Amino acid sequence: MATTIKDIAKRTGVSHSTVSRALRGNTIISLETAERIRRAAQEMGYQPSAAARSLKTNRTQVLGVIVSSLADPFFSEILYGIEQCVQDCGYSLFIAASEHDPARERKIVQTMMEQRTDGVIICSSSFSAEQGRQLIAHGFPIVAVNYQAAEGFHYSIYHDDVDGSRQLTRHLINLGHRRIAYLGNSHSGRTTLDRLSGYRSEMNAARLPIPDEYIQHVHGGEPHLGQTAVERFLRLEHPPTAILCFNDMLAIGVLQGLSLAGISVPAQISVTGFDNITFSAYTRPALTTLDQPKRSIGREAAELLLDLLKPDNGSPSEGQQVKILKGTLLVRESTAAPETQGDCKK
Amino acid sequence: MATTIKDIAKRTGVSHSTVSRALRGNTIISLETAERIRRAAQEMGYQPSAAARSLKTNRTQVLGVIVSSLADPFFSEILYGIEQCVQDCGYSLFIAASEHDPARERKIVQTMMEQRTDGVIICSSSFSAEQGRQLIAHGFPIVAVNYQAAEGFHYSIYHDDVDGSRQLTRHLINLGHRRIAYLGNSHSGRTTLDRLSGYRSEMNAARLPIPDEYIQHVHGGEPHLGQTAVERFLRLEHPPTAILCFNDMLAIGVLQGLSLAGISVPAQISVTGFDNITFSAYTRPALTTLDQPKRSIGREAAELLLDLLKPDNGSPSEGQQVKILKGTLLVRESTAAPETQGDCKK
DNA sequence: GTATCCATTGCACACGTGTGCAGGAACCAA
DNA sequence: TTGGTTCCTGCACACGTGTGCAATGGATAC
Repeated sequence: MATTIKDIAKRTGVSHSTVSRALRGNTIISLETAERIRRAAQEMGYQPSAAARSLKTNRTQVLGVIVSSLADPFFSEILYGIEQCVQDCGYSLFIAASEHDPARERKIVQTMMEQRTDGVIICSSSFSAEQGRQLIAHGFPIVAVNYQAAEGFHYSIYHDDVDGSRQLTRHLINLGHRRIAYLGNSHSGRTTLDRLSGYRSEMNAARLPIPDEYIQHVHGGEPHLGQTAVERFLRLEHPPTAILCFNDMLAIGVLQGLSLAGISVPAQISVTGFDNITFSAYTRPALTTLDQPKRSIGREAAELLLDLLKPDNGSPSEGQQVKILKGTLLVRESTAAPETQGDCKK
Repeated sequence: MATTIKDIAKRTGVSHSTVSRALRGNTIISLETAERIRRAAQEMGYQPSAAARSLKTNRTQVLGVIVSSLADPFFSEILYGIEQCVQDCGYSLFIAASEHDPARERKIVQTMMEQRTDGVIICSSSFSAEQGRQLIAHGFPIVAVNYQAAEGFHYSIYHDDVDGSRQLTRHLINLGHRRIAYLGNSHSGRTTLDRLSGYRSEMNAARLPIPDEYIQHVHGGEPHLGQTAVERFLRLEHPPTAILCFNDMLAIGVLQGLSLAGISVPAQISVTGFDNITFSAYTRPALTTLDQPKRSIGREAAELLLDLLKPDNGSPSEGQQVKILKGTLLVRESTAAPETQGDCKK
């Protein structure tokens, strides 16, 4: 159907090899012949077949990207960073969302393998370790982003979630809070554990108690989950004066829940998010959060992967490379010193 | 590198043709042989090469999707709908974002053509008509979603933006508003014009005047653009009592701008969005908007395209198919009757 | 005139998979 | 035994592109 180099060869009266060489810019072909061929290709609307080329060269110029969810703005930003970096190098993206579904994860991995993606970026924190190993076993260069099962992966980009969480916790402690709760997302694997552990270590450093009921995990990261979760905090005998949320989406729900309960933020309760998605700047009050450099993370991941694909880097198993990026605390309006009467000294 | 059917053939002592047939489930191969081959394939970790297969079959099982922006939650939802529908049929997605950049659009179209995508869904409203025609000229089945240059496209899914805009405008008029402004997004091509025309026709029907300065267009759809645009409305001698925004993102910025200006919504000014993205439910006040069935739109587009790809539908030029979906008005808290003293009868 | 060299091009094969057709084996009937 | 049928398998070619090597032809040097 589509025109091939053979069609061009027939029309210009040369062999298909000459056409192939001319179009690839091989200087062994005389300038005039090459020019003639290029013109013919142009006129005939020739588009090389990626399938045929990659069959021959064993390179597809396509990178696979696995994210947890397409609807999550956090991953959208990372994708954006990846695409920015990748497109200039002539690579395209094969994107798939696992949606926390093991069956779909298997399918995605299989597709990536069949497509012979040149490499894969896994930025689904909860992605099954087994599937990841499968990709490695088949020799795929892999860069993991915020991935929990990092053991088998030599190359990864991390955001320092422990540090970020500590920054937020310290900020709350410095404001005078003593009863600080953590709202996690059990679907996010290691990420929520890191954030929890940052919170814990900073609380311990300040010799502040962490009652069991101050730690809650919901199954997902959508706003409405935060909204219902906050009610449980409010029902406690000594409710927290500050809530550290796993991410901005949950925090937005928490703000909503508090507002419905008639509690003013930050006067009565402080709330923090995590990630700094676009909308965290537009909540009322604007959300104090940790600005995670999402686009940079995407870009770094892509750069690292492209580096691995350079032909001279023949021994990818040579070294391990882990890059850790730190986020910065972004103080907006949802945090303040606790009310004095809220102070609870028994 | 990777194991091929030839490797399996060698190991099982049959020809590669037999292996090919066995793995494709051709019943002409004896059951025991087929089983033996399948086991060997399993053990050797065989993954068929999509490139080789599509070279032979002229089918890639991949659909291209072109969106305006990956960072826009509106498109994320559409993508979600598409992926939901497509994955069960064994298709994968090749996703690219044009980011309103003509150079990138050219590159994307070229890539889609080289990859021999089985079909393309264009859901970038401002996508260059020239590039679209290029795809058609090369025989790609195309489904357009909310696409402006629909002339050349036989198959498309539309959201009825005119109707949606009329619903919102009528809602405001019914509340008693007479000075209603429209804030558009010049980057969104026909979409903003449709919404503008819905607004216009409803205003005309109610015999309400539309001063020129009540229509503003900003160059994009991000919140901060709405925030600055609203200041211009406020500086007018007779500022509007209601602002109809092109989409939720702009409306969120408008809310922010009004809040900074000390104007209360909806008491002093009503604001409406469009699209009903997740976060429009979490603004203060919650945004009145038009619930566009984004996931359904994505699903319908995918279904239509998959229909076109069915082998029996040999004559895709036979008929034109346009599906128009209507959204529903979602009244939240950002709209109310105008203040009586704001009524301006000269 | 012959040998040599260089520039240019074509031949032939390869990549991994799918498929039409022929061929072989086993079975049955005559 | 022969002929016909059914069932299974292999041969050979095709898809579109890339590339090592040989071949061609013209120019230059002797």
